[in-house]
Amino acid sequence: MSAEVRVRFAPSPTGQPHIGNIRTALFNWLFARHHGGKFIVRIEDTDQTRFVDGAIEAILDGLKWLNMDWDEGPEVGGPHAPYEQSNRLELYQRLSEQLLDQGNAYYCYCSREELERLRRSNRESGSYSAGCQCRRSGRAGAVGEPVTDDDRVIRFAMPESGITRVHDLIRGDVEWRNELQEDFVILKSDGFPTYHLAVVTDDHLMEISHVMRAEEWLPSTPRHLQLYQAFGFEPPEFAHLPMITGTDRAKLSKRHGATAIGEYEDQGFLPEALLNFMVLLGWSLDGSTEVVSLQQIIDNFTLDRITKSAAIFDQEKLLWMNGIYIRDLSAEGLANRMQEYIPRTLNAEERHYLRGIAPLVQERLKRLDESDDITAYFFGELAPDYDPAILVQKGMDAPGTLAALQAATDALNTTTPDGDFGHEKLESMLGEVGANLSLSRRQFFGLLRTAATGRTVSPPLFETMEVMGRDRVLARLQEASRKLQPTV
RNA sequence: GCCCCGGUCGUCUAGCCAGGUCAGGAUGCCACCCUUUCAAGGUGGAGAUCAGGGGAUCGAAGCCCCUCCGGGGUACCA
Repeated sequence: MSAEVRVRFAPSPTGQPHIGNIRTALFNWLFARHHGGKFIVRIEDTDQTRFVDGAIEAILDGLKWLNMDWDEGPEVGGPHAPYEQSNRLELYQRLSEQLLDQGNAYYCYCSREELERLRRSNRESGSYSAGCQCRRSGRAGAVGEPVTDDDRVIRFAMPESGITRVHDLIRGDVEWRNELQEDFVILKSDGFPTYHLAVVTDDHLMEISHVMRAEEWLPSTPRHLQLYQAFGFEPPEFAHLPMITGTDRAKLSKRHGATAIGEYEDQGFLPEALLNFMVLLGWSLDGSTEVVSLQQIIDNFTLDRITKSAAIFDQEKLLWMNGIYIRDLSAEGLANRMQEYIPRTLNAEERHYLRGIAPLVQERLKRLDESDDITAYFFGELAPDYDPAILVQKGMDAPGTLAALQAATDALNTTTPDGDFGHEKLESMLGEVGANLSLSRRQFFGLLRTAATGRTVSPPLFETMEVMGRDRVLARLQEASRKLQPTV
């Protein structure tokens, strides 16, 4: 094996990168980092009709978001530039000519109708006759003729017998009978190469040591191997990764809901959580450890621990893991991340306030996009409007609730001037008030919670009050009394 | 149709290559504990005759054969 490990992620800019694409990138990146090799990004934009504007940026953004840096490729350049196949056309055309000269390829003038008829009859007869008539017709291009022409393509002439075998690093030996392989197009009539020619050309030129790609590419491997042989290039190692599917076990596509990597960022998933979760789809450290640090992953990322079977992307488990990573953040770190999901701009004072709120909501957050809602009632002098009916606890009535509210307000006013408004003090003091009213903790604290936050669910009451501060809490208790007044 | 890959709790997986503990862990679900709500945490439970069937073996999830099911490919798409 050659000394340096060089792997690549070669996406087509045909849309938003989805989980499957990114997972493939991740495995390549991890493999490179594990071996101290190079990770290369190459843009496979050989289909002009499917090119989507902004797709390249979306792909690169996805890699950056997950902190996967590349050693060669767009933006960073490298010794094998350019890294966009559309800028390497002469290369493919020159190599096509070489194959033509060697007799390994030929011009094909068949129309789509002719080809369809040919394939249909092959299927019906059950036998396969390789290639179209062009292969034997002698209508080869004259020497010196341009390789591109509007109505002809160049096809690779597959051997008519023998076997092509690949030793896949994940699947073991896989072989195909050459006579069953079709003469595939290598250069389209518009002068662009097909995937097969381009990938072999560039993987060789860029000195790729291991081709790690999704399993859907396994059937085209014999074509690539034959190209390597025809060119006299030494083929790289191959490793076909298990696919990630939707819940129906079918290949990921638009109809599977949220699959684009950008959507996960929008929904408030932490990149480190998504990365940890994704690597577990097809790879495991030891079968029992689920939360694994990036360094641990890199240190232990070997091909022999990669699964063969496809995996369903389970959103529920991702959610769980995201919660783990959220709880692992420092208060400062969490506050900073939350801020990005709060639409309005916070001033310095509010940012400091949020820093205090963060620890309270930390273990209640599963996704960062809940940040705005879960902190909403902390801001503002008064709580967001709510139905006064929710102030009245089970087993209580409006007058009783009003009286309890008043007792709490009095206690807060008399016993906490501007000194201790800590949660422990609040708990002992208000606990006593509730007891004197012979209310259960559930009742008394429940109504105080609602009065203070406008909600029936919140972080622990006294810590919430402490963070909110005396003035805000008092204002809200008064507001609660006011709201309740008319109903009495 | 043809070619190729795969098949262990609902889901992600360990174990398979170098046969021999009640097939382990996690998630999700249920229950209980903790508890001022919601979470988080703790404990326990249900959940897989290892796709099915043969075979060699004292012994198979593991090795061999057949079948079934699922997926991928079968484009001048990648």
